Formats: sequence, C-alpha cells, structure tokens
Amino acid sequence: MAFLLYTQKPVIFTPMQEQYSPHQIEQDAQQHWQKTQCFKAVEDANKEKFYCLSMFPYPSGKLHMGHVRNYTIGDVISRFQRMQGKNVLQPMGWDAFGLPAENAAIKHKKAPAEWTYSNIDYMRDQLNRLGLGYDWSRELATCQPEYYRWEQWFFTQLYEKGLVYRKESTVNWCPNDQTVLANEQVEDGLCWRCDTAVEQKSIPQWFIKITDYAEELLNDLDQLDGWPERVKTMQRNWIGRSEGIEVDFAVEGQAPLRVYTTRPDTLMGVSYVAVAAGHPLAEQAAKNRNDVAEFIKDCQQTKVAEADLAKLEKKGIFTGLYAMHPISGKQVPIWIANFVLMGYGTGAVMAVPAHDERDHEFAKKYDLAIQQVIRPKDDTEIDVQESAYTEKGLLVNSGEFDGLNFKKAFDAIEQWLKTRGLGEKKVNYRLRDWGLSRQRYWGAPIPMLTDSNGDIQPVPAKDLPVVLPEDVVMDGVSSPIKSNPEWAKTTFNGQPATRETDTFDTFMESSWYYARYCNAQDDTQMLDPTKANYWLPVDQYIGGIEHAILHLLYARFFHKLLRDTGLVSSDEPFKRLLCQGMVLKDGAKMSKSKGNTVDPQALIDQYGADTVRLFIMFAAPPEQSLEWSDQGVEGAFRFLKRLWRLVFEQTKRFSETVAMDKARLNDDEKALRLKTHETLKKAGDDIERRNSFNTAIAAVMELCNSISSFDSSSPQAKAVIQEALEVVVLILAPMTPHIAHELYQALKRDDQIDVVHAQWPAVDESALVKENVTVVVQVNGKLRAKLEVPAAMDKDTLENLAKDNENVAKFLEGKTIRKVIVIPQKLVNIVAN
RNA sequence: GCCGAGGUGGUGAAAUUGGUAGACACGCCGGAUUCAAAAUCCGGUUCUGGAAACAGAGUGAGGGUUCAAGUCCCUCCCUCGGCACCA
Repeated sequence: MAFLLYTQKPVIFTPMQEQYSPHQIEQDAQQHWQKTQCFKAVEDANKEKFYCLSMFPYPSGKLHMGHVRNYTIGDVISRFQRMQGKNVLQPMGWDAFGLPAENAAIKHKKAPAEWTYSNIDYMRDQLNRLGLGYDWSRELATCQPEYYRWEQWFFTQLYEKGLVYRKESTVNWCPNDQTVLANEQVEDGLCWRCDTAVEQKSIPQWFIKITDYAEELLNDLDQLDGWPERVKTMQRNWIGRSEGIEVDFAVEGQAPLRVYTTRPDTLMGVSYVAVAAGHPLAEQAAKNRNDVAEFIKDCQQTKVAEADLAKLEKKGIFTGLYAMHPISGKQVPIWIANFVLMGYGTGAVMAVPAHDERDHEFAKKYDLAIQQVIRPKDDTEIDVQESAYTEKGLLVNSGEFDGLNFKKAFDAIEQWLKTRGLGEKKVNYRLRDWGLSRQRYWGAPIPMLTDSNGDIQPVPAKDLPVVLPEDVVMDGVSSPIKSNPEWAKTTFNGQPATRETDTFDTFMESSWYYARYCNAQDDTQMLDPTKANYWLPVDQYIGGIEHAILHLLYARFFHKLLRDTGLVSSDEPFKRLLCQGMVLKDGAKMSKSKGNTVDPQALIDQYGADTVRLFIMFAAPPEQSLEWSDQGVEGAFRFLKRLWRLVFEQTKRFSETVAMDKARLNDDEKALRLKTHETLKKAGDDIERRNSFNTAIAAVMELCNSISSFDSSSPQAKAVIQEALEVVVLILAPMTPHIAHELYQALKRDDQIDVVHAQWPAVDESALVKENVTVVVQVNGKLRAKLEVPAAMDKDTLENLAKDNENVAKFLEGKTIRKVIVIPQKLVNIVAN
C-alpha cells in the first residue's frame, strides 16, 4: 500500500493568478498541445471515430473573418466530440491552385508558387494562434505534385473507362489579348485588362460525364439526413430532372429538327420553333443571309455566364426556313432566338405562345400566331391573346386528343409519335457535363498528349506526374506553359509527342481532398482503402453556403467515382453538413473591395484568441450571417474576465469546501443545482444536435449570473458552486479552449490535468425535478395572469384556480365561458364572449 | 430571369413540437466606488398612456386557418447567396 502511494504521481498545483492574462495562458496552452501532440489522429478500430472537416482555405495571404468563423465552428465540434469519447480527426490543408495567385504574381512580380507557399506559411501560423486543434501531420497543398499526381492518375483511369471526352465548347475570348478570360475577368462585357469587347469562342475542351451519375446524385440526396434541406433542394433543382418527349420536325432538304418538350400536351399549339445561335440549322441559314449571320454574331457578343444570358432582351430572327409539324403536317417557321441554349436539351425548342410566358412574349414581339390548345378544368374564361395560360388543363383544338388531361395527352401523343418513328419519351437533366479544361497556368496540367500519329493519348502512369514548372515569369496574358513551346515537348512510346497545355478546373482538387487526408503522406497510392474506409464518410463538414451547389455536387460525384474504382466503400462523402453564413460589417459582406474588413490578427493581439472565438460563436447562429461588432468583442472579453474572477474566488475558498451531500441542500442550493444541470442538458443538446452555439453560450452566461448572485457562505454552497463552475468550464472548453485549460487545472487543483481529454459531464436527472411551475392564464388568447403552482396539479384544479384569479375574473365579468383549454404545467386559455 | 435563404426593440439576437414575444449580450439612462478617469459592481431599458397597478399596440406589408400564429397557408415588398471559367 505504501509502495503504491509512493509511486503515484504527486499532485502539483500552482495557485491561480488574480488577473486574466490571455496572451500568457494562450501561449502556455498552445505549447502544451504542441508538446503532447494531442490532436494527432491514429486509426483505432476499437474506438468510435469522428471525422470533422472544415472547407480548406485558398491561401490568399492572411486569414479573414470568414475563415475564423468557419474554423472556429469546426474546432468547437471537434473538441466537443473528443469530450464525448470519440476518436477525432480534424485535418487542414490548402486549396492552393487558382486565379488570384496569377494576378498576385503579375502585380508583385513573384512566381505564383512562391507567393502561394509564403501565404501558406503565414496562414498556418495564424490558425495555430487561434488555438485550432489540427492534425498537421496530414497537411496537404493541392499545388504539390505529391497531391495532384494522383488526380492526374485518376483522370487517366476515368479516360480508360470512357468517362472523359473532348468536345468543342465556348469560352470568353478577348480578341485583343488573344486570350481566354474567366467570367470574373469580364466586366460589363469588356476585358478587364484592355476594355475590348469580349466574344464567345469555341475551342476543344475536356469533359467528364457527371450526367452519367445524374440519377444517382439526385436519388442519394434522400439519404443525406444530416444536410440542410435548402442545400438538397438547390442540388435537386440544379440537377433538374424532367420527363418529356423528343419530337422530330421534318425540314426539307435537311436532317429532321429534334426538339425536347416537357409539355407534349401543347404540341398542337406550336406556332414556330426556335433554335440556338450555335445550332447547325442556324449556321445553315446564315450562309445565304447576311442579317442572320449578323444576328448570330450579335448573340456571341456576350459573356458565357447563364445569368447574363437570362438578363438579355429576348431577341430572334426568322431563318427563312420552315419545319413540318409532326402531327398536323402544317409548316411552322424556324426562328433563331438568343434565349435558347445550345448546351441544354437539343438546342432547339418548340414554341407554344398560348401556354408559355416566354413564347408568348416572343410571339407578341414578332407577331407570331397564338393558338389555344389547353382550357382550364374549371371552365374559367381565359384569353390567350392577352396572356399565356401555363397551368395544366384539358386539350382543345387538338383533333383526336381533345378533352384529354395532361397525363393522358402526354401518353397518347407520345404513343402517336412513337408508332410513326417521330418521337419518344425522354428523361432530361438540366445538369451538364463538367468542363474541366482551363487555359490558365496555375493549375494541375491535364495529363494528355498528342502522339506522332496525331492521336490523343493519356499520359502513361509511369510518366506521372506531369509537373507544372514553378519557376516562371508571368507576362499577364498567356500561360507560361503555353508561351514556352519547349514545355509541351515530350515522348510517347519512344516517339515525339505534344502535351496538353490546359490545366484542370480547381474544383478537381477540392473534389477529393477530404479523402486524401486519410493517407496524405502516402506516395505509393492515391488512397489507402483501409484507412479511407475507417475515417470516411466525413461525419461533419463545415463551409460557406456559397458552395451549396458546385463544390458539394462535384465532391459527391467524385466520391461515387472513387467508389466505382474500388477506393472507398461508402456512397456519399459527407454525412452532416453545416453551411455557415457570411461575416458582415455595416450590413455588407466584409471584403477588401468594400474596405470594411476587420483583421482577425489585430483582435487576437488585443484580446486573445478565446475572446475572438467566443464572440464569433455567440454573435449569431452559425447558419446566419454575422454582423461584426467591436463592442460585442469587448463584451465577450468582459465575460471571460468575470468567469476568471468567479473561479479565482472559488479557489480562495478551497480550504472550506466539503464534498456535496445532495440530501442536505437548502432550497437555494437546490435551485442552483437545477440551473447547473438544466444548463448542462441544454448546452449539450444545443451543440450536438442543433449546432446552436450562441444559445449554449447564453445559457452558460445565465448560469454564471446565477453563481455570481448566489450566497456562498455555507460549506454546502461552496460544493454546489464548485460543481456549477466545473460545468461552466467544461461547456466552454470547446469554444474557449485556452482559458478552459487553465481554469480546469485551477478548479481541479492539478497542473497535470488536461481539459482536452476531459469527459463531458453527465446530467444528474434527480437535480432536474421541479416542484413548482409557472402556468399562464389567457382570456381569449390574451395573457391575464401567471400562476405559480405545484407541477403535479391536475387539470380541474388548475382550471378553477385560473377562474378564481382576480384579474382573470375581471375579464370574464358579464361573459359566458364557451370553452376552456388546459395544458398542465403550461397554460389555461378561457374562451368567453 | 431562374433556384435558394432571410426580414423580430436603439443594435446582434432568443422563442427547439402552434402555447408567456424580446432570454443572453451590446448600447443607452440612473446609481455605487474613485480626487478624477479607466476598470468593476448594482438598478432600469419594445412602443404609447399611466406615479403605479395595469391597459392598448407590436415580429417587412396585406389577407386567411386556429381557442391560440414570429411559427402554418395565400398574395406582395425588400435584402442576401448561387447560376456551371472567383474560390
């Protein structure tokens, strides 16, 4: 026995400082975490894992408030889950390829790589100073060949599987600079460098068949219970599944004109057909007609963004050609319209002005026929010459199809066309295949080449990675790997060959990084299935709502590609998703261009990281936008100082503190225990289930207010306060980890104890039992009294007590009671008139 | 234009399942402490009327459902996010 006592670690305890000095304690805590390597994650099949991931940053220079918010949320969840006993993985890396590095390179006359790597070093240090608990041994940067080589390899695998193809596609083209522009580089239709009007140009580009997975990407949204409904809705609409038919309109001397429609019931009301400016028929018409050629050129004088196209005034031109209606045999004019998109459906639409608003507008403008073929089911009078009737109804003026409803007409017309080989049912998606080619330098080279026979070949695995040279000079116009012809020279099967000089869309890198963290330093394979299947799927993913569609859809798609290659076994990459709102100042998004940014670093220097973290978690719920307030930060700091003082005062009472005897507590002591355990229960639920950190903090503040105003003179009172303060510190530990590290040691009187590994405390249900409750009494729904009654009071007693209340009786005077609603422990509503 | 979200005191917000609107915090007002200031502590603070008790109004606008609506339904207004080459 004596031997055992002798070998026990002696408890060392340093008395607490009276003043809260954030910089000292934050430095100490961060050094402690560094020394103990407590955030390093190791696979352990016996422990439940929790993979918490925040969207990795673009290394733009220094952290902004949006980053601080994103990463604080992730860190709170990670630390909370660790306190629940989970084996937590929280990695961090860098989405390092992209356009801003090229712009900075031109501006600062520095190579993009150099600029990027120095930003990464600076930002990594900032993340550490925020006290974020990352496993840095898994750090990755997407611009490193060790990362993108696997992406190149995977791309060649997809090519072999037939999921990759090349086709002509339009880009923004500056005719003066002779270069391709990103949408961002087009300002009011002009090149941002030289103000030349931007044109659309068609060039060959690589595509990946995301449409092959459209159905699965749509259906699997149903299994994502942990995703916000709004994000799933946006993805559903983006994929845009529709059921319709494809119909052929015969054109004399030409191939039939195929159109897609979701309203075949209106087929008999077609008065013209419209094709996109890029449609073969449009090009055909332009050969003999200068005005048509002019119109097509005009349609190309715009940016390729859909929003810009949608805002255009609807314009069209008659081609001089006619198509034959497949059922009536009548000739309908073929128009070219600027609102028809070549990339969607067949690039041609049938127009039914009577039952489509856009067609109606167009028909009015160009004086085209408007023929009603649908009437309302309820026989309401309508005038289709005046406005389009777009509801589904019953067919009229449609010959043998008259009287049919939408569903029956759809089937009957489809059948009619099908038996004559003129059309058939078709499921269509709004989703388009993913264009991967970028004509920019700072990206992963697309691993393809043209061999000596002129055939296109994937770069063989043994020749990967195709390394992007980092030591380059940017001239501001052309990509260095395009302007240096030497770079493209290579060999294939011993013969000279030419490399592809386009690079990948940066969404490629961000579509699989979450999986690479599982074996980030592995130079033998893309993913290690054993490790990947231990950690994946990500349990909680956190990032901005602006990524709701593109990034999250591409990542989901990539995960399915990885699965079908046998690298992972799950169907979806992210189990739960939290989309945090923006950080605003004076009602506008914080941005350099608006000049309303607040530098996180200055605030950390002034108040410490805990204050910044606490403010940002308290100021708004995570999914809402957050209005920045310097005074709010001051308030968070004030709260931490008050908390420090509360704990300090308690440490001065240690010698008088006895163990708690629950049976001997007085009413006030019971009330504080009730508050303590109510707070614990609420905070746990708020953090884990609701991601409602702001209300968890508000609850802790309330508990601190109760502790402050509590009479601490009796020995039992000190035990109750001790319990309450331990709960406060443990609830705050995920949010303000540094002060919690220090205060937990002070409360436990042990310099060795580490709050990072503390267990989340258990709620004592016996402390939650309430003897009395407040019941609200309403007369006709208006509040007239509040009653303090025993919780167990039955309905009848409650009703009678309510009626006897003086103020209630006053409002019932001269009235007859019609109905009384009694909800025990809550409310009595007396309906009277 | 299309898709999605949001609108509550002077400000950020809370109200979790239709059941006390405004918890918590900021700011402001008053007080204590101080030679003074900072810091700290105590009290008040939706609006209108009232000394108060209390009453009336009130969650972007208008309508509806319900004993009861910030919450559900319809119409409209405003702000924000995305729209495929910003990330």
